[in-house]
Amino acid sequence: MARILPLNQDITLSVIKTACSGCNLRELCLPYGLSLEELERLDDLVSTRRRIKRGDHLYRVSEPFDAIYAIRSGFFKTDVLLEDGREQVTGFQMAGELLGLDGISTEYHTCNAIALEDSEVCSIPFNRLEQLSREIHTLQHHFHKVMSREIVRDHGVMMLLGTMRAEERLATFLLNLSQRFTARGFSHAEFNLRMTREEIGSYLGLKLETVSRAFSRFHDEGYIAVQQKHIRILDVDGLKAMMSHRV
Amino acid sequence: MARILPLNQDITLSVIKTACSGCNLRELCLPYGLSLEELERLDDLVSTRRRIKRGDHLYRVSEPFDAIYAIRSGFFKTDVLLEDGREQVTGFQMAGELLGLDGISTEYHTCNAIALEDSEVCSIPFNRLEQLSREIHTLQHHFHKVMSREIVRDHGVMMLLGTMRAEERLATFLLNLSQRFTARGFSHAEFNLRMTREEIGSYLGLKLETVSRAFSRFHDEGYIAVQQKHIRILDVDGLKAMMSHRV
DNA sequence: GTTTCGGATTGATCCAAGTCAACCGTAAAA
DNA sequence: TTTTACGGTTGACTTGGATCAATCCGAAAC
Repeated sequence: MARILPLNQDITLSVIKTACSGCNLRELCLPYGLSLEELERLDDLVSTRRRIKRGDHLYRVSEPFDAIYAIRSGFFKTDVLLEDGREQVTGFQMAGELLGLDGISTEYHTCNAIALEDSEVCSIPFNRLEQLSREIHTLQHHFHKVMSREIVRDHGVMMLLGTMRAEERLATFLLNLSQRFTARGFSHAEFNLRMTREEIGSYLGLKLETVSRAFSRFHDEGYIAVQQKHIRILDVDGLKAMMSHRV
Repeated sequence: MARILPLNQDITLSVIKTACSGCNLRELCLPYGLSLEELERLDDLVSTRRRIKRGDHLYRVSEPFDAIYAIRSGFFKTDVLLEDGREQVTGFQMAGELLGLDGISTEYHTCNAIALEDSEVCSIPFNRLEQLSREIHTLQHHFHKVMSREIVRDHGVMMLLGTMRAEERLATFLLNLSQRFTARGFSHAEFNLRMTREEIGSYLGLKLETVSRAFSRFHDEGYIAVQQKHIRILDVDGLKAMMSHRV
């Protein structure tokens, strides 16, 4: 996937495709709402791409922060660690989503970002993003919305961790994944989990055995078909009922 | 609290005092790091003050968003509600902290902000803040840091809710409060809680009885003196040990 | 084709926190 | 001053999820 210099119209097109203006994720990602002219100015900034192999870190706690990352393809988890080794997965991120916002605050990263499959990200140097968003109002506003959306998402996770029972948590998680896959043009009903039961458990504040039992329960109830990491949702309403069924 | 036109030097001073440039919280709040000239431009924007009585809402879920709020004095909680009435307190906010960042994402508020004591906030119209931060780099960058800090704080809460035992949660909570009171020039060792045991419990993902028992335990161990809402921290190291003592 | 190994499942048991209930203390209302 | 009411404490008991442990399964390595 080496970058090819534009020699003729067709090849030019293929190069444009690797920039924001040609990226099919642009409506989910940072460029949302930008005009063509503005999009081209963003292209200049988002020039470097980085491949991350499954299991590798995109960044680690306490590394200096200087860029945020837009996921071009692949799947990530972010986590924070306690001194005694306890891990909390703070999120799973997929194509079009931004990583690294945690680093703005202290100029050091405060969580780890780890690829759960071979992935590709676009680096966005943060000082240049701030500069451009001083010039492009739409970009500025959209960036603020993205950060705010992350805060709102976090509130949802707090609600989940603070008040929901195990099966409600898992149902909420599955429906959220389904909805995000749908937004990316994939089946809402059938997908492969990229994370282990342990990672799901860490995210949901449960042990892996509890996650596994909840999967089995949903399977037995006929809400989903589970085969290891492959999930088929058979009864969305059943799951939705689980999501809110107190006791 | 009608605004008084400056007629002489003394009155001018008193007006300045009600603006950011004269506010003694400015180093904790939005104006952090601004030059005097920049500060004055921010003053124009942060002109309206609002008093909120104990128990009243500053804003509610689904109200249209158009401003963020800086707490001038007082104490707030923010919460989110599930359809069946379950409440999750997502944070407690004190002087110098910002409220309303959740609303940027959808242009509607997604949580409730409720005063836990008679309070006063400064309204900051958000479109004007964006405008000014396009002109003042320092303001833009600081605002981004504040949003990012909120995301990092949320990660800490997820860690607390996802991995810590009851007493670790309460110790973490008390030390966090203590640290924030210290930053505001109050005693680190002695303070009044503004929230009930139930609200603490909701924030920490515990029932009020469990919170009460944990307080009693800390009391019995000699870490703190508790008398209803009045707390005296007697042994910071003891509490810190609780914070990380697995089982 | 067989082995290996990490992840997933399932069962048996335990325990931290929830639930239910009684009672206490303090501050506001009468 | 007494009453009321709400928040807080404490005790007895229950329970959902953790823990411990034994397999199981499937993909990758041999």
